[in-house]
Amino acid sequence: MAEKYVPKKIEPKWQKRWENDRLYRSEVDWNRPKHYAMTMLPYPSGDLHIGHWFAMTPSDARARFMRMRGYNVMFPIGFDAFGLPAEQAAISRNIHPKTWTYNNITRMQRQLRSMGAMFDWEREAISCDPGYYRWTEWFFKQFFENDLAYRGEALVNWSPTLQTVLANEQVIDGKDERTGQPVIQKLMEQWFFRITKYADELLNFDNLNWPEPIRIMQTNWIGRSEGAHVTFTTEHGDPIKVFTTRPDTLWGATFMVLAPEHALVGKITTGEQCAGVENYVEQAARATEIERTAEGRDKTGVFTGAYAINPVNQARIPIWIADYVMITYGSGAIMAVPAHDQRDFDFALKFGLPIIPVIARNDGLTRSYTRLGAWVTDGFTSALDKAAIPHQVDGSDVYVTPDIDQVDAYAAIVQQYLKPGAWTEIVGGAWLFVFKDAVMPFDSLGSEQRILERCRALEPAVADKRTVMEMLYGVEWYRDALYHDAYGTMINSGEFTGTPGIKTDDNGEQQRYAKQAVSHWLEKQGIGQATVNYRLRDWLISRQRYWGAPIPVVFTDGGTIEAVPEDQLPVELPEDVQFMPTGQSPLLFHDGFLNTTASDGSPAKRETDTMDTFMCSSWYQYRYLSPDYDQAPFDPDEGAYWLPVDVYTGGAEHATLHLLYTRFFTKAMRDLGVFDDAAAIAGKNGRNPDELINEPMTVLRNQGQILGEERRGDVIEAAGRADGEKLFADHVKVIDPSTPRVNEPDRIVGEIMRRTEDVLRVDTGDGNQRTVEITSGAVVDIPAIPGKNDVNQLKHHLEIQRMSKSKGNVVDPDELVAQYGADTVRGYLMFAFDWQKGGPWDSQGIQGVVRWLSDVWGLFAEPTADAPGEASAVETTAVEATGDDIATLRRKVHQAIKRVTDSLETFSFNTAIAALMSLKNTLQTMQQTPVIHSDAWDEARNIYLRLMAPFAPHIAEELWGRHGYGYSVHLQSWPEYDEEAAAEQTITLVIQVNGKVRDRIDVPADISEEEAKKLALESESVLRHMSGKAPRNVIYVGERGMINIVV
RNA sequence: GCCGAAGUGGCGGAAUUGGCAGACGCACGCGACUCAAAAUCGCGCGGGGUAACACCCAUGUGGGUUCGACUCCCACCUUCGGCACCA
Repeated sequence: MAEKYVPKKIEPKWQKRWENDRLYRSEVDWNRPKHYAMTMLPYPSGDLHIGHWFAMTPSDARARFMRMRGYNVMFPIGFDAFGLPAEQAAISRNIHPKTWTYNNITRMQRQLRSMGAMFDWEREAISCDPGYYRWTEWFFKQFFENDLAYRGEALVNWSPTLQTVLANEQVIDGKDERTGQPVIQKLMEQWFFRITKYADELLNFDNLNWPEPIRIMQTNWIGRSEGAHVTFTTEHGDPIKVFTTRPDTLWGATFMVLAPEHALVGKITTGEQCAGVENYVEQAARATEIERTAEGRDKTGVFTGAYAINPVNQARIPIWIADYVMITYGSGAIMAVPAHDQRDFDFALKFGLPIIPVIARNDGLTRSYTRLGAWVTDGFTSALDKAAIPHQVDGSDVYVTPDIDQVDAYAAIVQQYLKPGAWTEIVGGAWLFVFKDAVMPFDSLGSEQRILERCRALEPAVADKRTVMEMLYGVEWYRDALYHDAYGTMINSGEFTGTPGIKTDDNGEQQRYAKQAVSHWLEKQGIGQATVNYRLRDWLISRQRYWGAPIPVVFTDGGTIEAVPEDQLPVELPEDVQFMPTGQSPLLFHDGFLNTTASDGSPAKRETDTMDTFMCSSWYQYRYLSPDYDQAPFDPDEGAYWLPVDVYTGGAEHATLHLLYTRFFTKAMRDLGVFDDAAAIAGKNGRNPDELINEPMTVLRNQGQILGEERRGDVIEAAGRADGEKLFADHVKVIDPSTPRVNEPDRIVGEIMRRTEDVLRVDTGDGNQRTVEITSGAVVDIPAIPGKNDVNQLKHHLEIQRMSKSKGNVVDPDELVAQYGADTVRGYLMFAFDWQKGGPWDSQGIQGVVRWLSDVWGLFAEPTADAPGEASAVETTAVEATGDDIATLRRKVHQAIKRVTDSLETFSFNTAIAALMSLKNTLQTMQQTPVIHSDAWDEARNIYLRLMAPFAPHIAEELWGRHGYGYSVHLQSWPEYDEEAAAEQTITLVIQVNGKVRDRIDVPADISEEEAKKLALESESVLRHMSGKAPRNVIYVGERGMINIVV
């Protein structure tokens, strides 16, 4: 027998040889097309995770595929090596961040090499190397000198736990996304990058092949909204600028709200409101983001005592402050239009502020309520019937829903039947109050007062209502007709009344007409102008940390800020630092670092903040081009050839962080001329330079996440002393899982769901969980584990969830490689999951890949001619292979080429491997036939190894060499697909009757339509199902080999 | 609440984008080999139904479009991800 497949014997050997031969070294070659493939660089946390393998090895397979297809492929690797964990290790374990980081990098380099990936290690970039962060600092300096970096005071997210600020993108639900610790709002001087300058350009994804969900997330994150700035004025002449997306609702602005932090708050607050306002402002400042949102929907706020004048109708409206208005968006002040904005509506209702509708409903929903006997006399409903006005009667309650054009007729009927001292109202599609002697429209602050006075006088039950809307809100049936936010026709809006909300223009496009019309008018009046606002805020890059790239500026004694001269870059991090238990940055206390001189020689202090690590990873794709280059961030000769990144792979969690930042970075670099030299060289070589410089990565694909495996907990029988719900067990035994569950006070049979030390939670199968505490002298008996057992050997249930050390569900790739070999681990990761989706790990499933590779090994390692083994079953020497067999073999091989190729193109690694397994099955069957003496057999095996080389590079190389094909399989070209060879000679014609399959017949592939139809109509089964009826229609789908007969 | 993705055998997943649902695997069952087990090999494997066919049901649920729907449209349910007073 031939030797067995032992990955350990071949994998390290080839890894060493490939590296020694610089097999994967990528060099500029203008005669070949380039392909820059890149996976997101890892953070050196200590050990490579199975997630890294899942991200990187399929990407490697695809890079290898592109290389075999003739591309000059660059597939680099590096480390995102600055960041907080290193500093936390320093504080808690007294290891220097640099030592910790480089130790981890060394370990991870070895682990990365065990993947057998085609990384070009000569391009490795490590962001905490001074040679790297020199250029990170250089970029800061360029940004600073070109007004893309600025120092500003802003309300920032401060983490008291980490003693640093965080970017908006790093704060989720008011908590730090990494530690889950709460974040508070704090006013601080910080460094910002002007990413908002590029907001509009970042919304443009033309020519980017990125997943739609990522584009949507970025679009939402940027949050562009079109509207207008309008300037209101206080009674005392202070202007208050507001932003609104609905200038068409201006006439409905019945109050204003300022953010508690708004600059004008102190100035306008009147004496008697002072105490309340100060109190509220202070409370708002103290609240963390969580508290602010945890309060839920209930609005809070206080009146300032001041009034503003609505510039469109001169209405005098109160000014409030409330924390639902944020200082960070727009101008930190709003005009409130409670009739058409949900938040303003809630606020107005709670605080009794007037609500005046100024936009007509699009759905026409109109309602009116009255009471028979109490408010209207008999005969009312028959009058409604006569006028065909829709209504429903429930006891004495009458619910009327008139059409818009019936409103006047309805009002007249109401008046006729109304009892003295009563009224009713019409809401929604029209706003009318019908009294015996008058019909009063509800259309302005003035009419609000008049209606309210009258109703209060008539009806004691509404005497305490502060507004008309509050009164109407008391009728539950009215509630959903009181507020809407549709783009309807303007009403109650002076000369604009009647302006339609939406108009279709000459191109058939729907335009928000009223909005535009009012915006124009505002501009002409000089009280406002059309504006665009963004949710996106400038990128805060300061971190009050040690382990990051220093911000290369100094503060002079004169109070100015100077960038460090280029020839003094990088500002290096001092290594002799003391870490504080408080978590404060040691740079604050390092005199040698702090004290320096300004350009004129006068004393100056260094900036002690360092840069957000997303800064380092925003440009690493450029550093990979030439990690040792010291004239510029990258060598323009390399950039001209390799840029941009063709395929970028990584996790979707970076949608609005890294991926937005790196796009911004590239655009900023372009505008600063950083790409000029490279672009010129590209142009000289006949490439369009624009391709290089607008976007960093052309194609983006996200892999999913590998989750922990589900595990059943041990089923135990526990007996002992019961104490209420709890059982103190002195005997615990692991038993067969199929044993029926028992839940008696002193005896339990069930599955261990959780275990904390010696306390178990046991699922007793009757919907209950009991607590079992194992007493100190208890006997623990686990039959499967010989010897004396203890509590720690009991297995508890594991649910499917993210892997983490604390949950005990981590899969260690090193162990898997030791057990199965890298090729198997690669193959399994690619085969078992939809790569873009991920899923829970399954430790059994890997057997499929183990068998695949050992079958392939058997198929090749076995010499065919004189094998005494399986092959001897066939009388091989005597018989010639038939032409049919050869054709079949070649057909299967070429069909596989197509399937593997198509799958790799679309990142469908699982179907690519399925195709390879399938072809392996065919080859195994064919191995039993004389076809093994044909050239076609040799060709098949040669192609097989080339097809599998991207997935399982080591075994492919080994078998390739053993077959005398030379070195290396990874220098071979991808097999050519021969369509003719792949074509089927016979096909199975599927015959349906009324869409249901009734027969299948084998026919020649080139059968004519007439012939196929004829055969179909002759089929016995088909005739039976047609039950004598004539076909009404026969649909023939030639390319699918299908006929549908409709009767 | 808003935005996005997904829902297919016991499990992971296929299905050329409207044309034979369940490829390729895992697990499982039966058989062979073995003293035995593992490994390996052969057969089976969505549910119902039948002696066996036939046939019926089946891609989260309910409708619709179509000769034909896992695929398209409408409504709903569930799970996961993102955002969350953004004026």
